[in-house]
Amino acid sequence: MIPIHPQSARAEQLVGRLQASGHRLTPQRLALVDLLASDTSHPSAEQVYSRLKAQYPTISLATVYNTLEMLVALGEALPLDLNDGCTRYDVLRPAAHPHVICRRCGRVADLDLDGVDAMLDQARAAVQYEDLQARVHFDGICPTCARNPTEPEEGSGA
Amino acid sequence: MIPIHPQSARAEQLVGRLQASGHRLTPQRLALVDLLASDTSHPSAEQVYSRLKAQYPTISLATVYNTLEMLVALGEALPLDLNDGCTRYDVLRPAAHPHVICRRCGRVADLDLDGVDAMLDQARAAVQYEDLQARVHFDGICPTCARNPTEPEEGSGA
DNA sequence: TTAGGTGCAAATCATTTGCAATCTC
DNA sequence: GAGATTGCAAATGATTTGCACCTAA
Repeated sequence: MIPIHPQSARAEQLVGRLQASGHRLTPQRLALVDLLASDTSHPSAEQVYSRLKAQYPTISLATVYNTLEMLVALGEALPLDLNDGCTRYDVLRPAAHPHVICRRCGRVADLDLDGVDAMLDQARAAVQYEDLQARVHFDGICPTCARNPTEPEEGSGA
Repeated sequence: MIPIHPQSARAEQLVGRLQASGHRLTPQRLALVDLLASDTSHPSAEQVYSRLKAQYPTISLATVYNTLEMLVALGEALPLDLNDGCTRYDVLRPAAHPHVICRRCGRVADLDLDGVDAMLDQARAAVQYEDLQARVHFDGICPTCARNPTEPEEGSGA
């Protein structure tokens, strides 16, 4: 009843990283990694938790937070603070990159802008901080929400 | 015993904005505005609260949050989410601009980079969001903390 | 076997809210 | 005097922690 095999290449990679760093591979953890590796929606811990409860009714939020924290510590998950009240996680592209969040429905999308590196270089030249990192995100009203003013697209991608 | 007059031009401006929008000018509120208008350290609500308690021992955090929220609603204060666990407020430069935060001591400084507008233009061209805004901040180890590895500069600017 | 993992519940921490007393206008 | 504001305390919501039980290696 328990899948013992990662469902995707990225999931397999994550499982390998976890095990290489001395962590155990439990069924819940495998399910969590499989979920994250196939989820492009930048889910929050709460969202991961409620999706996982379908397969593992006894799983707890603490386990979800623990595992996410492991992945972040390994550099395999990127925590996103997009000012929407909770931390979201990007496991598919763990290197920092810009995101866009819709202020109405909360949907988060990736974005690639070549202006970011130039700006980081400017900042490094302007201040003498060590290990300076850039955090860039954008917020606005997504096309779907703009089209449906009365019915925000809650949950469709958040 | 209660100063009835704003202590600076910016404080006077803020008082005017608050009154023009139908809010009352209470002693606590005047003291809060005076404090914010003379504070370049991007303080958090908690920091504003503890500094204000010296003058108004009975003031409550709720009052601080209420007044900050008013100023934000009026566009006279910029809330900053710099991933350090609390919201900081910039009352001196309420238009969005980049900030640098030290990961060790928490000190926040302003930064001006002409690359930001270019990047925002790129983002607006890349996605069709309405009212797209950029949020940019940097984090690293400030020169002072880098110089004193054993004794982080807690509280010096946070 | 055994150290790490799990799940529950309780603890934290920032922020918000309910409400009666208070104060500005 | 009317209605906004205050301050306390309790509520909220995200995240963390303590701890006894469990389980992968």
